[in-house]
Amino acid sequence: MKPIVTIEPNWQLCTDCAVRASAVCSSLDAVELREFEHLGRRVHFSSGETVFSEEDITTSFYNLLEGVMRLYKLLADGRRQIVGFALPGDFLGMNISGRHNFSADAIGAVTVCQFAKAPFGRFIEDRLHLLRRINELAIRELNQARDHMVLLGRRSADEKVAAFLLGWRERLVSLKGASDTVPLPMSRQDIADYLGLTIETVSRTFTKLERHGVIEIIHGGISLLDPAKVEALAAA
Amino acid sequence: MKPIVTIEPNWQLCTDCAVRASAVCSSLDAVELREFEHLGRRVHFSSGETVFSEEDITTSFYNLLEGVMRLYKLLADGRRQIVGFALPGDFLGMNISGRHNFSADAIGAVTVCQFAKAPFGRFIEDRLHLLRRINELAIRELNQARDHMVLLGRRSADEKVAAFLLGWRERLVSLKGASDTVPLPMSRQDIADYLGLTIETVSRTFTKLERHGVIEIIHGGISLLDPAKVEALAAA
DNA sequence: CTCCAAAATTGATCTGGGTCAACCGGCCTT
DNA sequence: AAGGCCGGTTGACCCAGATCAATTTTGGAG
Repeated sequence: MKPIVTIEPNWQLCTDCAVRASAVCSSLDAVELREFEHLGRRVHFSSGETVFSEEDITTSFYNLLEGVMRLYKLLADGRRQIVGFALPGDFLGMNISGRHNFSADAIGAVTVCQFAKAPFGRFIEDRLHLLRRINELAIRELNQARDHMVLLGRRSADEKVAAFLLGWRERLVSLKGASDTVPLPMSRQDIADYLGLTIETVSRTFTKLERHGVIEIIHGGISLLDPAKVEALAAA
Repeated sequence: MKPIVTIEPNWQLCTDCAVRASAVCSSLDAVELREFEHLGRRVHFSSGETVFSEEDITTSFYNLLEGVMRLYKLLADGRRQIVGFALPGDFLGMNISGRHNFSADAIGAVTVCQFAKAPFGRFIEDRLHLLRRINELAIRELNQARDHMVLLGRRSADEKVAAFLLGWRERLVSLKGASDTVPLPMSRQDIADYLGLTIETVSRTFTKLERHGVIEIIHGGISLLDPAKVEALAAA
């Protein structure tokens, strides 16, 4: 009996790509896109799988197409700091040392557009606009990183959680449109490791916010009942 | 009577520049350097002066030539997070929003090479190698930022201080050569705001390290008596 | 030199968030 | 439907580091 298998072509049209407008490739014209199409290869990862690990030699770059990823660094004794969550359109893997400087896991099912390092490097070589785009993304990330330093170093647990909810919602808004229902695909532990807190503190803060009628904890996320109040708590 | 004034020319030869090899300009050839020379202008700042402030519209980029700067962000209530210290060779001011995303003060006397935004942007426009160099610097900074997130979110006070001393020494090594005497031009408050601690905790940790014979607190810095012990404390 | 202000140190006490531990509930497997 | 597991919540207690409060030291300015 013939097995039932879904055949995924090695590549698909960039023109149909969901992240076409936001990702690195937004800087490419129609002609370049045709060539670029053959460079990338769609790859799926299931929940919890590691896409690449810190200190691994970089063999590929990744353009996240679908799903969410956690980007993190581990200390020798197992302490973990999540340095960011990746969403569709995010470009991962750039570094100068030739090794990844953080690890990346799939949170839920994930699809990436994977580029082998060498051909991608060759393609980029003389394309000023693509390099500019990558530079722009790097600078944007640098800003986010600095904002997150402020959060980690100088904000209270309440402020951290409130700022996280708003920031996460904001990113989803620009992806799927505005909503006061905020899906949280990541675990409480992930949130804790992102905010420099413990899982218990995150949980307690959530319930505190719920008791105060500011949010409602729903299955797989939260609902922002009083966004203004959350903003006040985040105290910019 | 003729006043005694030191006349500083608007520009000096890049070829003589102290940071020629390490800074952005390391990517330029001899011909480009001649043109580049006329773009930058040496400017001096004295201790404590602010070179640019967060949210200011970006009118210039800066290449730090001499001295040390603190780069920081403030919360509305005055809490401060220092996101980094700049040393000679560091390039400051890149952003995509058109506004600076952190403030920068001189720690002690500082000399910068200042570039007006527009002409610099024009110069960079079609110079792939310069853009690549800037990109490289951005990615390097991004790594540092992520490392610092781990420190802020997941390390104890002792680890933070030990890691800071080692990291700072490391940067000075690549600038002035190896030494176990580590000058600390920044105040205790600066160190505290960099590490997400209070001034008292930094001070106490220093004295604790000194009591244990690991460092010696000297005028304007510390001396690493037992670098191996400090590395053990920093616990990578 | 003396005086003053700012920076740093030190001590005493407090507390936000961590730690430890019990428990709950959804969901998968048998 | 029973059992078990895993993620999340809740409670009791603790402690690293913050806060509050004096000193002490340092560095100019006169």
